[in-house]
Amino acid sequence: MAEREVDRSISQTVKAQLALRDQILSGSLRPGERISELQAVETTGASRTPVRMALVRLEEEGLLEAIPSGGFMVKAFSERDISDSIELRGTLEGLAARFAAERGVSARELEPLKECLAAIDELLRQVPISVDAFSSYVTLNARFHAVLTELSRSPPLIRQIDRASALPFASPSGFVMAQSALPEAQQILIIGQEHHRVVIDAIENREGARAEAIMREHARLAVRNLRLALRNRTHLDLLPALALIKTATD
Amino acid sequence: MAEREVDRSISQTVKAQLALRDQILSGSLRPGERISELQAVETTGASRTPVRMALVRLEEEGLLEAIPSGGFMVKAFSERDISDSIELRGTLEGLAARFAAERGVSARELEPLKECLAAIDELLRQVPISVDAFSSYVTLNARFHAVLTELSRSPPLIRQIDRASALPFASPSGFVMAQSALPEAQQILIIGQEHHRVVIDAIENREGARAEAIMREHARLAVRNLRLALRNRTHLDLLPALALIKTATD
DNA sequence: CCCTCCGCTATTGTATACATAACGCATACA
DNA sequence: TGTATGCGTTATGTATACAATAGCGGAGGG
Repeated sequence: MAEREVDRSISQTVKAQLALRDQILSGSLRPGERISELQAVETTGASRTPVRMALVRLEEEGLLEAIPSGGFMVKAFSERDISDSIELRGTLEGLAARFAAERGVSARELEPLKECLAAIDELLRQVPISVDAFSSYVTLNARFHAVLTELSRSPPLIRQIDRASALPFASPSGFVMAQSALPEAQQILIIGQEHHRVVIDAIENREGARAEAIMREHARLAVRNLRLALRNRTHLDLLPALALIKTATD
Repeated sequence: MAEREVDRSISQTVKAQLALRDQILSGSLRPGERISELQAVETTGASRTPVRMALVRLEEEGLLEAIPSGGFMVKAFSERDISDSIELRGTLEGLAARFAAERGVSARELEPLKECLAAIDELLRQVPISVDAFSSYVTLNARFHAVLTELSRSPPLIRQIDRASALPFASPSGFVMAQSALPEAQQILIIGQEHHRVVIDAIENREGARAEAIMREHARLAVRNLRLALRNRTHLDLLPALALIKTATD
């Protein structure tokens, strides 16, 4: 064991957690595979205590599963797990949108949302959309969803949505990327943008039910498109996290 | 430090987690209070490593909050946090009911649900309900909700509902007890039972939307009643977990 | 008398040593 | 030859020692 070089700029626990998550999401650790603490100690550079804390956090996050006899393994997901997770998040975001609408949101608070909307409109003007623009789209879309979630002003709900987004394929970025594998990707993006426009309008007019309904529809569409995308296995290597997690279960 | 008497029948981590949760829920540790690891080591009988693992798990569970400068404190909840948590769980259970209805559930799988229903009917025949019967009601009601959740057959959803129920006031038992503080408790229980009856019927007839709607209504009613119950502070000492968590925030 | 700075103490973060249980392999017996 | 048992190795669970930091109190200066 060479002298441990400690990076004191960041907690060892967080460092280990990030490193392990990266290994899982990048596929270095296959689903179903048992994670060896000792090996994790070597690859992350932290010692066993922080590594164990990171493992516990990743288990709570849903990326790992505790093995009854001890230790942890990388969790494996079925196709239905994935679509359920997306629908779940859509339901929660629907509730967030309803809360935002019912509780009232000032014009000023709605501003960031409208900025995202306008920026995405700008991007979609390109036909077909470039790779760079698509990448910007992914970022802006994630931001839109995050801001919308915050507008619910409900810490318990925000917390739960964050948890639901922890699984990479259930995060806004994740399923947008899945949809991009489809030939009609551009059309899908435009429809999604329409949903965004409606939800803002519904919140502005305090129509809680409408705001909720559109977010759920947004998610249901994503699930449908994901199903289609999973048929086109050829494009699936575009989606790092999704493809890796999924392929192991079948 | 006296010789540590180790109970080898259960993992030290689990033991510490149970002990700490009990301390939080019983009010030995007040909301907002910093939890001292050393003190936790003394009261739980485990050493620092398992205690720390337990603290991390309790944080993920939502009972604790990490302090930026290090350590953990007992989380404090506002009245709105509580009602949002209940509505959140109702929404998730609504989704579970819809999944159950849409995906089809055999008569045999519905049996345990109907048994709960019948048992509760039996209990409610008493007017007014006795303390013992009410206690049985709480158990049966919790079972009803648990079975219904399972019927969704969606691991990600079940997991999320479990997390949402981790907060004591958001668990089925928790809010039933809150409602019991109201004078019209008996009437409320009867209405709740009616909801249970409807959701079973909806699932049997594969009416997803109806199944979902009734569960959400069920939760909304609970929220309304909770609000009323919180006005009657006099009865609040009946609800250990709720009263303790709540009182600290105002 | 108040404010500031320095140092001490107490508590958390990290590392590692020790105990224990599980898994695998080999050998012996049926 | 197959199965069962026992031993050895390895990995996890637990305990504790060590390090570093944050908070607090006292003392000194303005």
